[in-house]
Amino acid sequence: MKAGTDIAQIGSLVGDPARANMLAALMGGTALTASELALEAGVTSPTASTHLAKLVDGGLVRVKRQGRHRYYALADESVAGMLETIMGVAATLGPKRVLPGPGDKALREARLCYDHLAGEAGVAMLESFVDRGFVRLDRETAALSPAGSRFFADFGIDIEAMSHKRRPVCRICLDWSVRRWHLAGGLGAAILEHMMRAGWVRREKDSRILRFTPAGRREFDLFLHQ
Amino acid sequence: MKAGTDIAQIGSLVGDPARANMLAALMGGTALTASELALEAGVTSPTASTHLAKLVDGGLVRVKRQGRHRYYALADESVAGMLETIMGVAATLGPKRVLPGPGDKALREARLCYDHLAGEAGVAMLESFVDRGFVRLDRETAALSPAGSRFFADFGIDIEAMSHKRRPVCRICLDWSVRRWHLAGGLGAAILEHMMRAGWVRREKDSRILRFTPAGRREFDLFLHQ
DNA sequence: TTCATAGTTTGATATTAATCGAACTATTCT
DNA sequence: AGAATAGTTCGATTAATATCAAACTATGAA
Repeated sequence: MKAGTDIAQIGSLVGDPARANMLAALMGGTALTASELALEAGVTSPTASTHLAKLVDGGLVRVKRQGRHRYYALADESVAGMLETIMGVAATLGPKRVLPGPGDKALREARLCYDHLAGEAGVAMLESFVDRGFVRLDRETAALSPAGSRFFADFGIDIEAMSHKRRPVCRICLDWSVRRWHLAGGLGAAILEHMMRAGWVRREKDSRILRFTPAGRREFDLFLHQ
Repeated sequence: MKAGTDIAQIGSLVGDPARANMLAALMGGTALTASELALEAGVTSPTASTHLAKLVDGGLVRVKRQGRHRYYALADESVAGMLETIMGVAATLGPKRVLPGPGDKALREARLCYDHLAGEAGVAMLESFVDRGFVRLDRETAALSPAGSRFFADFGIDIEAMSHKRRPVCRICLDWSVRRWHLAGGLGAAILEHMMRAGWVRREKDSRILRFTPAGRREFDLFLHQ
């Protein structure tokens, strides 16, 4: 069967522990260098190099040279979405579930998914936008309403400029921890960027976990309920 | 990292060509015996047997004994959704795309996704339900409106009984061919069952392709636009 | 009971691919 | 230019696993 070979190719890329760890690290959204990824995966740089070459060749990862560094990142939002989905399946129906560690609660609460907010907080945020009519989840992925455009423009996000980019403004992504959606796309990324810059959340070192500062939590709640 | 090992486990299950072909075959929704799957994957029965054991052990596939046969099926709708997502990534960003064969157009048009309708037809159907207010895509996956309940009850689907089952009535699933959603869940399955029984579509032999009969196409269009 | 079919288990083989040290290229810093 | 750092390529080794033939178990049919 043709369909089989296609998914096998991707599966085998994801199926190696070293590569899987690299991909998981890249879910954090920031581009990482080859050596950082080697460390993350627990392998030497030569091995990391071959793995990265395979990931790039397979289209899951893209690389950008910058001086003597090479920054690796997930190729695409859709790759991030796929990895989230796989994590979701692993979380629900793994036979011998990895026992939920202390970090798991925080991960479920708020985390990075590529470059936007995921977890309870991300799901709550999208829900609030939908409730207030800013985002409509009808047909084709998701759409920003006129009211939403105004709201986010007031908030300081340049929707106009964003809508001229190739990347879609609104996209949604299935959350593995909760089985709901959160907001991705250009808008999702811009909002998270704002949250980081305003100091609402801080990224935990070497992890995808996002921690709200006390003041940030209040601001965020206001942002959702005003 | 913990997250990595989880996804690696699933990845490696999907990553073997023989297993991937089996999974692809099981996307057709009908449970298949070990020998049928061996044939599908192009391996002997002992090999198939070990592969199937791994898939079951990994939680991706479940098995039901029936006399001297063992019927294998995907464990869960979420597994089917994951496979669709992987296919989607393979389709969009594969470096050397497998050239689209003659079957691909038909696949994109209408196909089985586990036990419900996918492809252009599936996407159009969900879109129509949303437009007419039968299904609301707000928060948590998707919800059936009162009007929708009446509509489907008139259509001959016992929503009342369905809502008491464990399986959610409405769920949506990302379509790999079109990048939109189609309807899954108990309702999605029931509608397809109706379509099959009423002879609107016929399943192509040994494939996921669904072909509309001329009359069936008319009925279906009516169903969407009445 | 006997035969046939469905499927698994065992054991041996072969292939694949992950791994690392060492050598090599390229870029930056002094 | 020379030294240091980032990263890749090469070659050899090792570990994992897919594969099948043959033997075995279980169910159904004659």
